[in-house]
Amino acid sequence: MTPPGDFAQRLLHWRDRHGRTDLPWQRDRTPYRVWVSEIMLQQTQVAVVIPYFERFMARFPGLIELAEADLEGVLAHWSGLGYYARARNLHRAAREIRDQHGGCFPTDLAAVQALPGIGRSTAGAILSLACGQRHPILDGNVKRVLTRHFGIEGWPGKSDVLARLWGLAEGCTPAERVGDYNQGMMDLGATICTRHRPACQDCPVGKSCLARAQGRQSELPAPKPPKALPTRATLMLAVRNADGEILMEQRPPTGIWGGLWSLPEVAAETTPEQWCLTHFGAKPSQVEMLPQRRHTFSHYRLIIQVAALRVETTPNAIGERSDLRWEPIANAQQLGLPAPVSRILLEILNKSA
DNA sequence: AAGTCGGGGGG
DNA sequence: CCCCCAGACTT
Repeated sequence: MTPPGDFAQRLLHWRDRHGRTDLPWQRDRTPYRVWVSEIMLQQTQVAVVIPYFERFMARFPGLIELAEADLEGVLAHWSGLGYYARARNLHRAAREIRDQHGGCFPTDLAAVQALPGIGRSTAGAILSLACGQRHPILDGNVKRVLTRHFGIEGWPGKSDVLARLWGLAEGCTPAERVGDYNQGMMDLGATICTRHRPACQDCPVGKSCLARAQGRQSELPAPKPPKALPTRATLMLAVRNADGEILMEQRPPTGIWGGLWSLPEVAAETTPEQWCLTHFGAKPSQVEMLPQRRHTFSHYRLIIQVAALRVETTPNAIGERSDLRWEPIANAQQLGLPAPVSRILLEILNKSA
């Protein structure tokens, strides 16, 4: 299982000719920019990240601006990207760096990995890409390249398989040009050693690839063992008043959509009329049940039922609850919204216009 | 070791 | 419809 001695050299030579050099975070490769890009790119495809990265950098050009910002604004710039704990951790880490590292991004691997939201692979990526330090990375691209090249069996999410992959990643990493090597491995996985129909004839390390030799490219890496998705249901209330405002509710800081603004949710057994009686002391003047919609997460399927309500009175409890707010419908898109809620509000806005 | 945490791309 | 993507964190 020892890597061929010229593995890294072949990869570096290929990257010099065919690697990606025009991605936004590849110009002005400061630790801050590389860090933000690596966090956004966790479990998220490059093409999706690019516009988010540009908007984020325009608003938070440096670490200090991010640390000084409030979490709400950071979440608003993350809205639609998913995995919102990434944004919360990014914001927390920026303040840690400001307060405990003198505002300078740490250059010690253990110190970087100790920051919230940064694990071993992301720490290695930042320090190799931005600082040239010799650390391996193990993202989805590298896992795919290594499992195929060395014929590693088993799902890479299993700890023993993962440990073997880290050993291979370490063993393949060259002493020089580590940033280019790591970037080259990701380039290779993204453009040649793709999930479907890899372009093995163009691969710089194809001659020593075990999966290619055995024609097993489609079998490696082994897929995640399937499990049945549970289904949950929720009833969201789109409560509008006579001033063209809609009632928004901020979600708890942790859990699904943590810290984002959403629509008030009630248990599926509760009727909108009951909810209005409790919160407004009066029944709604209109109730319209919108068509059900479904939203699928990695671990469950959510059936969303929206009740569109109109009320003529002011809720008697809103003054005591900072997590409830009347918002002009047209302004709601400026808040940090979950993607399905954003679509619901756009639909309501279009229908009323 | 398994579960939690989003949303979209592409087959 | 499906699985996967520049993973990390909690239990």
